[in-house]
Amino acid sequence: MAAGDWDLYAVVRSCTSATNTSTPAVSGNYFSNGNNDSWREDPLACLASLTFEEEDDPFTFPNLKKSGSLQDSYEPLLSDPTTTFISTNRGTDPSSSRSINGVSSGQHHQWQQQFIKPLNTQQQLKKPRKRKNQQKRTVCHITADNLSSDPWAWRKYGQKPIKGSPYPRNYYRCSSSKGCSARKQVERSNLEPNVFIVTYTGDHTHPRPTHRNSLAGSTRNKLSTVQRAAAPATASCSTSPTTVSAPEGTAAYVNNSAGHNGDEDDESADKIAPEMSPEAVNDDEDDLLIPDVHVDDDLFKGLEELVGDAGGGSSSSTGSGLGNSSAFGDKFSSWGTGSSASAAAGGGW
DNA sequence: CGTTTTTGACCTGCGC
DNA sequence: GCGCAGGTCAAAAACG
Repeated sequence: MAAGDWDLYAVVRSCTSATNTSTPAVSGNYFSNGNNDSWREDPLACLASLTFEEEDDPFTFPNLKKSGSLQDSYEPLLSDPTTTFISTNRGTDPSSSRSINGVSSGQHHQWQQQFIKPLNTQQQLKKPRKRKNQQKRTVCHITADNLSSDPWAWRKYGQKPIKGSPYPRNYYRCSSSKGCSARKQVERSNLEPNVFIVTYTGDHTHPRPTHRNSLAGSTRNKLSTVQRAAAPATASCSTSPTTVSAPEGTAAYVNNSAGHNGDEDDESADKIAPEMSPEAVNDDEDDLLIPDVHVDDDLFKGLEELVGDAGGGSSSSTGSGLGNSSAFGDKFSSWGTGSSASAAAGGGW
């Protein structure tokens, strides 16, 4: 049951917080309508807002401006190898489309340069089955490092084991606004455990929240702790349950990246490695790499504190409402191990 | 008290 | 038309 949980937040957030290199910046304005700057400041924003439309605009977020902003915003990110965005129109299977970034640390460099392209979903992702939902969706491959950086507040509404993947897929919906149709799917790449596949669907109908609505119920420390114990894999990551948050896991994520989770984690990584090679990537083709995300120093500080706690294990996320700390790590870890079991066991799900 | 997470059940799309 | 798999809903539980 609980095995496979981990937060999007964490995932997304990682993008920002995780950045080792770091440049802090986030403060809160992801969604500055039309403000390119915001993106620069916070890479996460990119993630959050990045949406590629099937045909037309790559950016569906209402507030965001299309073209110009994208590139601008991405530029900073482009330098970061860890994150990859794939725009898909229809049914893409995240899992099938593999991005490269997450790959083992050593390989990042190669790819970075090579794969910054837009991706054609259908071509790249060949799936036996088409997606039911052929909405515009943005697929983003994020390494554990970057996993958590999403300015938006997401609420988990479902989890399901995915056939062919040991890891369950988590479904999140934007909780910032009731009417918001934005959704997010987070899935761990079976091939590359270090890589998380985040698929964004729908547009946000509201500006990016600076703070979470409420922390209540957001974090379940107990679980996380438990899960942690159980879960090895990305254990280093910190988890934060819910919503958004702060950059908690900076440190944790860093560890992952640094630690080369992939190696540790899995076998699959090894297997995958070949696939991940640039060539493979080419096949898939268009992946956008989004590089480092920058975070505010303040955030980092805050995170560090959080992380510190998180490292301990149970702290909950509080801070700015945004910050969750270790949720991801915990959850991820759970995925790594328990998830498969749980997923399967869950059955229902 | 309000929000989120968990999780079984249900619904829908797709392939055969 | 049937079965499978993915995606969503909703009730209960948990957390701050």
